[in-house]
Amino acid sequence: MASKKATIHDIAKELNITASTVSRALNNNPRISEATKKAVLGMAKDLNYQPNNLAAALRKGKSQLIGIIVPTINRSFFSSVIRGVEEVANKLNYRVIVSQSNEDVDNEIATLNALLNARVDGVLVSIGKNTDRFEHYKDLMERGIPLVLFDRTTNEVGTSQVVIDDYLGGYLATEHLIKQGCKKIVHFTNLKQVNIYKERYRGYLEALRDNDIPFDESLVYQSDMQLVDGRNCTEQLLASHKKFDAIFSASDYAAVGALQILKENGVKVPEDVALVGFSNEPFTSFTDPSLTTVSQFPIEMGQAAAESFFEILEAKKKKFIPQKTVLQPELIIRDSSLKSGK
Amino acid sequence: MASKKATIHDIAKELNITASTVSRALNNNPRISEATKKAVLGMAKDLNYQPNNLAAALRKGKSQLIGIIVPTINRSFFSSVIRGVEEVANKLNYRVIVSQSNEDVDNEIATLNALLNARVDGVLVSIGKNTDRFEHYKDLMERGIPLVLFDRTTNEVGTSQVVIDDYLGGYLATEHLIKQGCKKIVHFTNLKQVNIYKERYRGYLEALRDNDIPFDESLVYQSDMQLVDGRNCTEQLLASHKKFDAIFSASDYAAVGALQILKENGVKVPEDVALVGFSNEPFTSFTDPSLTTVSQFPIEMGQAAAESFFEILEAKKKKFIPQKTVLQPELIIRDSSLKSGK
DNA sequence: AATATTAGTGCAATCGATTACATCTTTTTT
DNA sequence: AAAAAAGATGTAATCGATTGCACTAATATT
Repeated sequence: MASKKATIHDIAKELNITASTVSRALNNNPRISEATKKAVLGMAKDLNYQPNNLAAALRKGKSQLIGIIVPTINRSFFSSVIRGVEEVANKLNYRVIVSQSNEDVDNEIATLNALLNARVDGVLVSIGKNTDRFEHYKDLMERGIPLVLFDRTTNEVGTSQVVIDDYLGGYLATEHLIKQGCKKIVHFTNLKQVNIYKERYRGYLEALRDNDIPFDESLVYQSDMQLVDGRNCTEQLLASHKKFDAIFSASDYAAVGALQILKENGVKVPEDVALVGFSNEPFTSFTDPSLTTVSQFPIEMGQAAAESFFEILEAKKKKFIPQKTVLQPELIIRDSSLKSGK
Repeated sequence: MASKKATIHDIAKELNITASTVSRALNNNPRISEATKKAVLGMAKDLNYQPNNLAAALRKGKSQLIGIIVPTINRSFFSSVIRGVEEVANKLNYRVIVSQSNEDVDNEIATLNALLNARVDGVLVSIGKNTDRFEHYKDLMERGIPLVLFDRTTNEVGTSQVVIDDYLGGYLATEHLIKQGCKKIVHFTNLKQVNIYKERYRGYLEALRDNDIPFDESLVYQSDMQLVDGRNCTEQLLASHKKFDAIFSASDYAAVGALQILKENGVKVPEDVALVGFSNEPFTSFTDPSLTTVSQFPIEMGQAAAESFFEILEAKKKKFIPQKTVLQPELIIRDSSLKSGK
């Protein structure tokens, strides 16, 4: 039974036809008679034929593979995006190769090259936090390899992007806090290359302005936005003895860090300090109090990114104008910010 | 600049040598002179040569790709396993293709075939919860394609497996509850094909026996073990008016569901009912109270699975005896089970 | 009935890298 | 100095599927 893998040549030999006819039959080419197609399909099944995509890919110059680069895969947001990409890609008979950059530029470049050597038909990337060089992406563009940036994007590379309206997210979060009566709203952010935090910050500023709340720069804390950073910033904040009645953290992780320190210091959330995070990480509904946050619809983002990718792929021959897809975020109001509700 | 991609033939032409020499030089073949190697490497860089792995894969019959099938990628446990696999695989110059079965057998088979068509060199799989057919995996074995099962495994297929000692995990969790003084310990489980829950259940039973606590079958609840199932089971449990002082849920999700219902009904955790979950999902440290659970070391599991895979690959020529790697779980004690501590 | 179409297949080159075998130099051995 | 060995490179087939072009036979057109 376990003879070597069958090829189209084996099928051809059995049926006394040529491999080209078999190939056409398998691809449902209209120039092949129904009878032959039936025979080929039957024999393919009999011989347990499995097409060798490598060979086809080599010949056609298309591997049916998409590369994805994310900073880390085991973060709910990113793995959900990947899930979304996969759903769309698989339907179109594409497979997804996943790679992690670990927030390191050199790693990002190395991993990108590895994907290219594997001959992926294109790449979807969420840029590392510390990435400050973009030549490798510009190269891609020049070589005509489809590239879509999502979430952590940059405008330095003229390609399609999929983001949520981070500005709006920041605005909604801040506005919500203001409506809860907060006036001294601390903001945790990270104003590096990547756009997302800048945008959330912009939303924060705008909401303050629209509501005539004076902006106090000393209430803005910059960090790496991990849980530990949230802890550190909050400790500094408390130590500074500044007055504040809310924290809008542009990351859920930092928000949880803040929550921990606040609780440890007997500061009541939301009574003393209202708290809002960003991303709707799964754990945010399980904290005590549950964390108000902004949903980024990661699965939808993945789907949109994949669709964007296939648009580039299809438009390939003609000139293609990069699209920027902006998804609407949604404020998820939970207990950590509800001063009035309780 | 953006001429067509350079091949070894282009390099050969430039240097007035043949492609075979270039190929050997690039592969650091000892039969090629140092001078030629240097020249080839230099020209490769000049021409911005990127090897076409597809062509090499076709010729060598090895794609340097590993397929992974998980029920769903956006679950911390699975994405962390994938992370572990990737770390090991990338070091050995392999790439990882990720696919999801969505807990559906047919999907699992389809996705497996897709991976095989992409000519992966082997497959790592965590079996879907409802999978009750294993022919597709047996086929793989017969065809000599390396297969490693992890976490959700079965003994029906004679291949290498990587699991944690679920029995021990179940035992540790139950024993811990007993030490906290609990005597009527409810167990949430799912006794289907897949081994893991059976093993945890066995640990539960054994711990009871070793501590002379009578086993009460009516305290065992079976479900799909999602959050909602945990809620349902707990509601039933409360409605039944059975006496119980602890719940050991073989899933963190169901445990959180239980926690929610208990709190909603004014049952205090851990005072009235101690609670232990399983998996150490990230959210377990953020619940109120924080959830005692069992860590499965998913990244380590991924690394072990990858190593197991490469062992099979290397031993390919000789006969290979499937290995079962058993990782030790660790009980993470948090507040939800600490009656004494507080 | 002669010519033009159309349907259905075959031929052979091709994608890019690898590799068994052959060939040609040099160098070493005796 | 002739024979043997080692060193360096070339030749050509190969992996499996695809596809432009050619070809035959059957059908349609005038």
